[in-house]
Amino acid sequence: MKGNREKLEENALNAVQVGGLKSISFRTMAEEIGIKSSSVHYHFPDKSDLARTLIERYSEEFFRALKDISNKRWKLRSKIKAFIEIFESVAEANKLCLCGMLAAEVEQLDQSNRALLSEYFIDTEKWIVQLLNEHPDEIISDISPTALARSLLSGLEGALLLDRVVGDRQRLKAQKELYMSYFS
Amino acid sequence: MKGNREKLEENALNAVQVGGLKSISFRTMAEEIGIKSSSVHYHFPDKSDLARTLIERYSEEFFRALKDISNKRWKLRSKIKAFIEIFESVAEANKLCLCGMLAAEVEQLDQSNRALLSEYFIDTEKWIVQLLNEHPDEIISDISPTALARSLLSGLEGALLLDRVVGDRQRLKAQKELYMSYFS
DNA sequence: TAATACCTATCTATTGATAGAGATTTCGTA
DNA sequence: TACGAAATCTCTATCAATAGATAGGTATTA
Repeated sequence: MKGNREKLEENALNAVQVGGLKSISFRTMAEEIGIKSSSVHYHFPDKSDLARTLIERYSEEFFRALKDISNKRWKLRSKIKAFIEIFESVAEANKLCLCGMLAAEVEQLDQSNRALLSEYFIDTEKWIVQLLNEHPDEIISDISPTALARSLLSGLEGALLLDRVVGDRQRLKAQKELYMSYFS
Repeated sequence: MKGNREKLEENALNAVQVGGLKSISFRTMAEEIGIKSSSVHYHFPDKSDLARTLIERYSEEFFRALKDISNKRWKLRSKIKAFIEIFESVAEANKLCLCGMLAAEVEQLDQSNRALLSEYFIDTEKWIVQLLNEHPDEIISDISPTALARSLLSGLEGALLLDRVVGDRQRLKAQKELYMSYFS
């Protein structure tokens, strides 16, 4: 069975992806699983600690998924498609990427959490660049892999943000259309 | 000289673009210009009213700038460049687009403000589509104007978000490079 | 006098955080 | 195996700070 710490993490991760770090409180977290707020502080001394835990947990899972994609024996376009589909599954839950959401709240984060956020974006871009470099002959473009990686990631983060407000998936779809046209 | 209402709006707009709607309070707004929080409520009955004012103010100014671009006798690529440069000037101030920031906080907004946000994004996309349709011969791409407009806007919003965290302008630069390659 | 714009004073709710006391479980050692 | 200490987890109770919001009074100006 699932421990309370595990439940707290899962609920908080979801809630932050929906409403941001400022939208949750130790009390609401506690009430959702039927304990007291002081018990939540036992697991997460303060909000900074909670944020760190969530970023690390989210990043771990995310990069594990990226590794799974890299390891496949697929064409580049299939790998990029699988990458984009990670974001589509986030959109289906009416959420943002955790790090995209926290990026909006970056002014409320301490330096160490800002560094973790930055790392998440940089490492994701690096992963894309490496992917592109492994399939140089499947790229139909003069744009540098780095620029392609950077615009792809920020494009997907932005699409999540806007689609949720507009209430459709048109921007993610557009990004998919646009970036798939770069690969044979 | 500037009235207090004007000062409040300007300060709040800036503060929200930096830290989000939940980062400001009626008290902090009041203190910044040396009045009491109850006086702020005189101008803005509640936070929803304040948010509406800010979105309307920001949208007005933004679409005025877009109109100025449309009216120029420029090539398409110059107009797109000018459009992207609006976002660059936002990035220089270490801010987000107001509507991009509020998009992250959309769960905390009421229906009417959500509608205003959605309108901002949709209308901006429409403006880009119209621009593209006015210069069909200057587009080097098979991608539909609509998809191009949607991915450009969400790409720029995402770039603002990520660049601020990473602490450079590389994603905006990448978006610029990528999208400029679509126009002759 | 009526509208505008600000004030004092106050309320209720929520928040992050802490101290210190139980309860339960784990585990090394007699 | 039994015992006691230590670790783990939760509780009650309570702070101080911050928040949005309102009632009713005051000053200034049209």
